[in-house]
Amino acid sequence: MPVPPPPPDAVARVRRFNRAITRAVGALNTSFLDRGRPLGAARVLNAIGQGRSDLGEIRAYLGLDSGLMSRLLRGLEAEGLVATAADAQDSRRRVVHLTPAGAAEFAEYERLSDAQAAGILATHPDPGALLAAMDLIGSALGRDRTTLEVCDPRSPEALRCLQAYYAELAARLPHSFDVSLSCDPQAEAMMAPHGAFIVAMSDGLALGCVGLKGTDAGYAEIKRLWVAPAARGLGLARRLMDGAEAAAQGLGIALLRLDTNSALPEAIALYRATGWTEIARFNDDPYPDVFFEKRLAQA
Amino acid sequence: MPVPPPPPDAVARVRRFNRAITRAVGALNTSFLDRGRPLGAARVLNAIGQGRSDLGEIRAYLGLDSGLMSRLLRGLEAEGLVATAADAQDSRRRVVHLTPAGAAEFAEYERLSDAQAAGILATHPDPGALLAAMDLIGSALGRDRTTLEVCDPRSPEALRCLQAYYAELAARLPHSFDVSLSCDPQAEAMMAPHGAFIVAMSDGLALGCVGLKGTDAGYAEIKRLWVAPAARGLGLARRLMDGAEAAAQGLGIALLRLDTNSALPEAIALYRATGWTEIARFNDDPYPDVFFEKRLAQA
DNA sequence: CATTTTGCCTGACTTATGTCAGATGAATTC
DNA sequence: GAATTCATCTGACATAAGTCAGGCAAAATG
Repeated sequence: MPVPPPPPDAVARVRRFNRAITRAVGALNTSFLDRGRPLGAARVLNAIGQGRSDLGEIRAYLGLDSGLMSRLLRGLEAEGLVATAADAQDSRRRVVHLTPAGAAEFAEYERLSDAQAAGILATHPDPGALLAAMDLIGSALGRDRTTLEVCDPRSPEALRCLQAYYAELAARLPHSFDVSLSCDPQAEAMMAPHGAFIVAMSDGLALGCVGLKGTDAGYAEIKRLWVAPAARGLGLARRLMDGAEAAAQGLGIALLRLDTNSALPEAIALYRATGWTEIARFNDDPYPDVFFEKRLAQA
Repeated sequence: MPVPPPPPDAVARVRRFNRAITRAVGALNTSFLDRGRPLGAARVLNAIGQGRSDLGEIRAYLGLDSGLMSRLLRGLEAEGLVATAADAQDSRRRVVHLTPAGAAEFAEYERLSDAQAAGILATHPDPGALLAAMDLIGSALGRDRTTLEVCDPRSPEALRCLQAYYAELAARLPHSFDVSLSCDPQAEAMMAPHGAFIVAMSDGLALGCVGLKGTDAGYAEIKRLWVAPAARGLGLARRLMDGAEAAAQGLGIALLRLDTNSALPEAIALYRATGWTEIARFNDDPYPDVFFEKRLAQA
């Protein structure tokens, strides 16, 4: 794709954006202080509320020193918001959980955050455009924090991706697209031990997916490769494909195949660039018209 | 305009954006710390570098306590970066300026900021889309910090607005638009004491403009009302018009007129809603086809 | 079993930031 | 010209946040 050169005021505009968000983040933080707790303690409480229970994990996530972490935790314990216990498997480790009072306090922080988010949207004339802009920037900034996660293809994140994937296929393929026609595999074929379904998560938002569907014909198929428009060009499709290949190797699969459509040139270019070779039609699905194969090195 | 309802995951997406930018701001701040100075001192240095010299003004801008401000300033003085002196008019006040060493240090911070901004742009596949998203979000977040400023219509900010204004007219008007044809007034007519040119500034970016052009026919004309696409729907056009009216009253002008084109329905709706009455054609400019007038209360 | 490693805790310390009550000296007001 | 107001400075505190050196007990390693 031809990338237009950035306009002369580009750097000034980015810096203006930086100033604006620095202020917004400051406002966000001070609003958290209204609950009478220092920011560090509030962050720990929120990490626990999000389901993180392993102390070391929380420390790594928040980037805290073990001494500081210990003290913050003790403060929350003194407030009666959290309780700690030794890990059942390894009693050097400690696990933390919210007490009922802590859960209530966490809910209060969540309410605050939600209200702030809703407030930003409510005062804007075009929330859809604002959200799209936020997704784009969030994806760009959170690029190296985007993680691949194996999950159930029927999970909410997976369904969000698949829905967007089908909507896009319908818009881009010349003939109208009907999901039920395209031989839709059962979810089990895309879960261990037959296959896998991988979602790219960025700060809680699913940005892309790929399915590895096991067959009983000596190969597995790559299906449903999709990347959110806001995250395109960031190399996510390649990461997803790498993840799918690694999953296949982990399952002892030696041969991969996929079918695609010539109306999706970006996808085809990616396959060609990553070691796939074009082969003859291997199924009678009416929609695909290009077919690829890749042999994997044994794990 | 019909506004589509926000999607069900809207709040989650805003919160994801918040998380992403909170991290980005943190990274930004820690990078400033690499110059071995606490953030507070760096902020004061930057405020001075931006041309603020009055101590009280800097304190208000940064929201600092007078004691803290004093100490930070003393630290910068000890480093040899700034020098203070009593104000010439009022020797209770103090004015600050950068020493050569301070100017060099400030330039270094600027270089850092520019490099970071350029870095974000450079790694993105579509810098134009990223900038548009940043402008949109910056405008939404900086909404209540957008200020109206009277300036020379030949200043860089004004020219940026006017250029965008003409480009848009060319795109929206049915016949091709040529600036030189539309009787282009001299800049003097849009400056005191004849008129005014007002620019809406948001964190250093010009988001809109309006010109008040004095004539010798007993009225002044509103010209070149423009709002950046990223800032539309936020009520900026109305604020600019209010500003122009206030400027007119300040200049003792009692009658305002304007011409516009029926291809710009948003503008026409605004005029109707703010006390303007449609009148007969009052000039022979070929482009406009709708004409308005408004009588002002005497200041 | 002895040694080392690991995960967490504690105490002692530092730095950054913020707050508050005067002190100081220069305008301003009466 | 005395009293008041104002802008800034100083000293005395307070709190948040972070660092570092050990300490302790459980787990892993030999």
